[in-house]
Amino acid sequence: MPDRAFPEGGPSFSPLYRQIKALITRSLQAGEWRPADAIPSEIELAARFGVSQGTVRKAVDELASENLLVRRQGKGTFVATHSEEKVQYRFLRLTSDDGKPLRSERRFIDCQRLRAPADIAHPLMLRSGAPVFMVRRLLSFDDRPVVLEDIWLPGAHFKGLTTERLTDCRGPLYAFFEEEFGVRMIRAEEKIRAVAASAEAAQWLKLIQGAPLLSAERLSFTYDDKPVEVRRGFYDTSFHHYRNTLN
Amino acid sequence: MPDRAFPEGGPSFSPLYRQIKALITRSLQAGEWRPADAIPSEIELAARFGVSQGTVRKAVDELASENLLVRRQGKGTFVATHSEEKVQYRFLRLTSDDGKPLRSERRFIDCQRLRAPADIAHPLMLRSGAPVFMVRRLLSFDDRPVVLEDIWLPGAHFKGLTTERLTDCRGPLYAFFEEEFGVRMIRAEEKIRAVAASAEAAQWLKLIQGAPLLSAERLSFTYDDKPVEVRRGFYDTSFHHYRNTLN
DNA sequence: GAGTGGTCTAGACCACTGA
DNA sequence: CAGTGGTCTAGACCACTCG
Repeated sequence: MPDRAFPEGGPSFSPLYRQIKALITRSLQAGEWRPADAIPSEIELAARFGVSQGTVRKAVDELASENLLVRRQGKGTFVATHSEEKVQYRFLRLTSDDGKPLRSERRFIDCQRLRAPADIAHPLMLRSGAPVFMVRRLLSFDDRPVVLEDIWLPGAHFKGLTTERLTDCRGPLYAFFEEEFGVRMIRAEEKIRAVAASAEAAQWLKLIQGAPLLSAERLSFTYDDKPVEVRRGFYDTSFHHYRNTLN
Repeated sequence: MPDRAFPEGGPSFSPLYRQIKALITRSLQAGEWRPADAIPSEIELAARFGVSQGTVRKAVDELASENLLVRRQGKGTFVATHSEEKVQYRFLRLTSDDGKPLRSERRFIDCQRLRAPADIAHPLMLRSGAPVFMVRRLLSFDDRPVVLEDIWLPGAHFKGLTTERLTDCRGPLYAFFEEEFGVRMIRAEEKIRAVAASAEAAQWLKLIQGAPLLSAERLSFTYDDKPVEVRRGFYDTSFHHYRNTLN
């Protein structure tokens, strides 16, 4: 049975279900259950942790609402995965103006191993000059180039990444990262701006230089809010828009 | 005790707590409890609806997570209001690049009663030509004009709206709408693009024509997902950005 | 101390899945 | 049919607020 003690400076009270939640998260992080696997049933977990089913339930509820677990009535609770998502692009909020589904195509332009410039190293919590991978790719929707993005990944977690392996990858990129490198993206933060297209961006997106582009700078996190990806994307919003819901 | 029957085509099963939730929502909508008021305690609600406290709790939990109610331990559960929010702009996701708080100032440029053009009437579910109010305003942060927006409101719900009344209003605009017109904004959807500044927008925002601007088209909803506001904003993102969190 | 929301339990039963 | 998650109950106790 977990202890209710808390460290100096922490919250004044940590309910049991949060401690259970932390234990389950630790098992997820440690890979005790693989992506897409079923985790033990609520009754089993309750026995294992020495608490009631209701307490386990509340812990699992929160993890499910954070998209770390997926509940399926009658079947069990499963470790979430990027592989079997309905949407190809989990974090890309771009939609066609006419609402039709996007027939998408992607092309990897480049993949290099280099030393992190300061403005990449800093958000990734690396030292300047640390090894990183830089992937550049172009997404086209209905044969129109729409998204040009640079993806920066810490070298330590993505050893052996090459353009070839990226090109061979079929499903979502995040599923590839999850399977090949054991890095699971949980959540992300974006900063969005309007900018004028550089000569290079204009060329790839088949626009004139200076055309307005949406700039999205994304920082993605894995367990423990550890940053593991920086993305800098330019979106041509002539026929598409970035959608958002405010609550 | 509510009935579990469900209408043709609805979900195959409607749990009790969702029916309770619907009943509470109806009372909120009907104004049985005013904004910022405390609603009855969980025990009272349980007695009133003839269910257990746990069932009421689950209903209230969902309403709190949708920002319709606010729970305060030891005090009670309160009807959410736009008046006492920490943030001045509930739905404006604009942040200064340096992260410092924004000293903001707003100026109402115009307020007219006119007939809705088709592209405004349609999202508001009005007929083309229906009376609407159009409010134009300019927001400045640290003495720099950053946001120019047109706000469109259905005439039927905002009778008597004038520039004067808007200028006199101190707190958030949505608090003003809530208090003066009984229209409470619950959630919103936005479509975001990069566009080139028009001559008019450039003038207000002190930019050159053609400068890249973020365009945000917002549709806000009140109870029952009824649309009651269209906003078209242009944001100068030279020193600010639109932030978003992806889950 | 009384009243509120917050946690935890134990047990019953329901809805759904798949063998 | 057994096993899973989902709902609902009744009751106990805890944490917090305020008079």
